[in-house]
Amino acid sequence: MFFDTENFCAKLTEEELIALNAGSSLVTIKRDQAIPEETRKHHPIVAISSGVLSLQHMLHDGRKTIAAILMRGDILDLRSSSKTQLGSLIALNTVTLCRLSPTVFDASIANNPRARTLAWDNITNQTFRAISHAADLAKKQALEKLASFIFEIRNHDTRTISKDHVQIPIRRRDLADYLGMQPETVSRCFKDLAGRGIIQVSDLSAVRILDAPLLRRIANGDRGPLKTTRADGSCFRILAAGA
Amino acid sequence: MFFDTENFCAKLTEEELIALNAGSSLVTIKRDQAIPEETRKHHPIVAISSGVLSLQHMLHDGRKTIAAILMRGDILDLRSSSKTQLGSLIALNTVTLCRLSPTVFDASIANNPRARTLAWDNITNQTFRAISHAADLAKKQALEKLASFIFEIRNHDTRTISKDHVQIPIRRRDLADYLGMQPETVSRCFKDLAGRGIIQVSDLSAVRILDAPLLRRIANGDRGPLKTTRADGSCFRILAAGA
DNA sequence: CGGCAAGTTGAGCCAGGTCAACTCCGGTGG
DNA sequence: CCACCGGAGTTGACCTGGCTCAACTTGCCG
Repeated sequence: MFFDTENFCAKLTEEELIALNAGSSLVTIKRDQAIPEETRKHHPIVAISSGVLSLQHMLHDGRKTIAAILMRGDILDLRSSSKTQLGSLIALNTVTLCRLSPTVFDASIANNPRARTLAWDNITNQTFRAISHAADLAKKQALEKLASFIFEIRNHDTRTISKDHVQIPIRRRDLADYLGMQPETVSRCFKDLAGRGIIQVSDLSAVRILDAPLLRRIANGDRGPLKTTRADGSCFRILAAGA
Repeated sequence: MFFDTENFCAKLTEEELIALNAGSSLVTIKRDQAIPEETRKHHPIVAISSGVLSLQHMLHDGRKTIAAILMRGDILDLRSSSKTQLGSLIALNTVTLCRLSPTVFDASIANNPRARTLAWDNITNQTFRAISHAADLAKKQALEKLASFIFEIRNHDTRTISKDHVQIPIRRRDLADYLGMQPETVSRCFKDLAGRGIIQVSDLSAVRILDAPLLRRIANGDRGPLKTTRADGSCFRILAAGA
């Protein structure tokens, strides 16, 4: 309900789909592959059918940042971003893209209210997600960022089977680049949360939330009433009291 | 050229403006005032005519984050964000808002191609700006973030008189909250840049860029060829060589 | 089963957060 | 006109969360 996860392509009318087929195409991109500049030029509008696409910035001295992750249903309009140093679009796992012809896209937006609403809702939500992510990065600590991320993933795909079971679709290293931290720190934070019994990490890509309220509080930066030096680990105990 | 800074309201057709006047209004908000929840409910769509509006998150233990700043021309559609914990909308200086009736807005988007394009371009650019800001926050150091911010402000308003003279429209403390750092650190970074002759800070709100290329390199995280401990300040000298 | 990438663990260190004192500046009233 | 005040900004000293580097373990694919 957060937003419609249906693919934009799937919402077009029949005649639009016919026009679409003329100027568009479905492509698959494997992990670590980028959408080539050439493709971006000829198909500046893409909708993601499956997989996770990342928007990466390279800091020229090697530091890599994943500025945003795009998932099923997200629409990317790269027309106005030619001048902006947007960065590279790199697949974090196998990604299926629906490449749209600008002409067809614009026509759909103009004439098909469902398509228009869908596109507008998606782009609006992308903005809010990006803003929310920026807020996470700005002032939160590592543990809080990770907690936020778990909820972000959980909320993103409404088709999630269980509310407690979150499927992490990307590697640890990519997660680190997305959250602005180091893989080592990500690892330590997972261990910390698991050690407190807040989450359970079975597989590297599978997390089960055991104490959602507490995880939420951590994500919201509620460090509990105390900020004192936990010489005796009292901070842990108080935080874990909600379990 | 980055995007049209014209106000959305100004691009409507005459009849749309008439309809607009029926259900919308222009309001002024003074610094530190929030857009009340009540207003957000009845006028979920606003366009900014002047001033700087911020979207703030409060981390419940006092840490404040400015997740995004909205300026002249930006459109905010809050309809889909009711569930999302969006945060508060707080003016960073005197803000003039054009409150739009959703009905009129949707009709304009549907029927007025200019309005549609304008709105779409704006929201798209907001997304890219937010993503870019997230990238800044993720891996950049304090000095690099500040350098980025100076360019962000310069690029935002194309009406800027001089390319070298940047008007910083917000207080230092707000700047700190936006960049995810402390006011003290912001102060130190300004001093550092000024000390190296890269910028000149006359007024608290006026910055003159003296060495744009070098500032750009700093913003892009190019720390120069060396990352060595600058026991002798050699790092400074090499970075300053471009001046 | 071998080889390599991904992830984890540990030890040490530094950028920037924190706290406290100080300066600066605009507004206000005597 | 100046003394006073309060909020914003600055400066300095100290401290810590997370980065760094290196060694180790795990998991995946041929």
